[in-house]
Amino acid sequence: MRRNKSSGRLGRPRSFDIDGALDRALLVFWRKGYEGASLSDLTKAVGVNRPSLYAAFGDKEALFRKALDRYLNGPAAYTQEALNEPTVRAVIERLLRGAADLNTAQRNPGGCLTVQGALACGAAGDSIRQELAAYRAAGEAALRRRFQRANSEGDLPATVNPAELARYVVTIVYGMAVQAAGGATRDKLQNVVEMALRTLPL
Amino acid sequence: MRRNKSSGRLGRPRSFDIDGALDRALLVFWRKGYEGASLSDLTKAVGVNRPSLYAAFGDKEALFRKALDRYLNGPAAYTQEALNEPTVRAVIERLLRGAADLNTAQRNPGGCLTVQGALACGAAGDSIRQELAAYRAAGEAALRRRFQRANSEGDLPATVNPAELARYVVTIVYGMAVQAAGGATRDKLQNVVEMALRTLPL
DNA sequence: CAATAATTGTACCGATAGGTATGGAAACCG
DNA sequence: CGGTTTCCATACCTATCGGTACAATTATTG
Repeated sequence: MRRNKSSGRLGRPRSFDIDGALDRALLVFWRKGYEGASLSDLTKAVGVNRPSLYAAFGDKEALFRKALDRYLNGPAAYTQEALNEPTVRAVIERLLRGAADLNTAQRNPGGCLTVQGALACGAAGDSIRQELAAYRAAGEAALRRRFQRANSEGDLPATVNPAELARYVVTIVYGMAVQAAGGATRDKLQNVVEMALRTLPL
Repeated sequence: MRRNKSSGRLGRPRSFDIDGALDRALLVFWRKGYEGASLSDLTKAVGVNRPSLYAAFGDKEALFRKALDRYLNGPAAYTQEALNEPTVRAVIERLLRGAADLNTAQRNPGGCLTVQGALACGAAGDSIRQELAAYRAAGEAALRRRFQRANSEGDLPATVNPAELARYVVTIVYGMAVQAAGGATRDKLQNVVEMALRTLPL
């Protein structure tokens, strides 16, 4: 239980990088979904044996949650930043353009992990399915609160319901994720973004 | 190989109804996706033993395709009918309202089979994944052709690109499917429909 | 150097996946 | 009725699933 001076750990040091392993596991989950990604897929992609994965991250569910964290704080971090944009229009524009970019980034699988990670699945993935649904709902709620704030600041026409606008925007974002999962290219998603921005009710 | 007079078949007649079995299998695929639906799930839901399922429908992939046919010609048939509406606006309205209804029908699982049936999955489901993506692309193409026709008929503002409008509309439809898969209620989806209709670029 | 602590690779676990062989049951025919 | 054809039910197949026991390995500590 004691720590040593240099690395702070006793015994044989881990031979792989935790964050690098999570990045590689993330790509597998992203491409195949939670249930579709087998332990063999994951160990092969990470380049680490099965017991090492378990020792480092826990079971498959725990590994997915850690990969999801890495996704949310990495490639998908723009969703948080978008809320800090000064105007409603800027918030929406940032969200939509960010989605078009993320969903079609060349080095990533197409689509969005929070959508295709576990949209419909068997009992083994139900917990993850619910967690992703809850995350999506939380994102929509955050956007709604941002629009409510804008409403009280006069940055939203009185005719626009903040909750409905938030739901509308995230619906387009989810639809873009489905398009990208089906192979839609970036310019096609950008067309969608342009049309959505052109027709916003504000 | 001979046929008899009454039923047209020789030997012991099948003890279950083909279409009824497909309907029950469809519900399982709809709720759990192609990969998430196990043969045990399917036989239990259909009320038929495994060899009977195989004799009647072939393997799991063939069963899914037949259930998909039934879905497309049954609950999802409105997507074909919508194309016959007289105006672009009526076509879109029919599509969006139909999606809101289908995705949240009480007797069905939430969401849309063509979206959540196999959005991201492992190798075993890759063929189905591609087939669903192709189906979605074909639906978008049909809508695009409908809008192109409207364009030549003067039913579409010259500022609106038919292909982009079609992509935009199906993106919203897909987004609604994701919302419904996550538990969104019908009235929430209808809010989305209203906002989309209110802001159409035509 | 020995002692200790952690990770590593191999080999395995029970459970379940999709799919099938087989023999008896049930309906039709002449 | 016997004969034929088809379907149903049990029981089983191999492959793979997620997960782990165990012992060898590799480092740090004293």
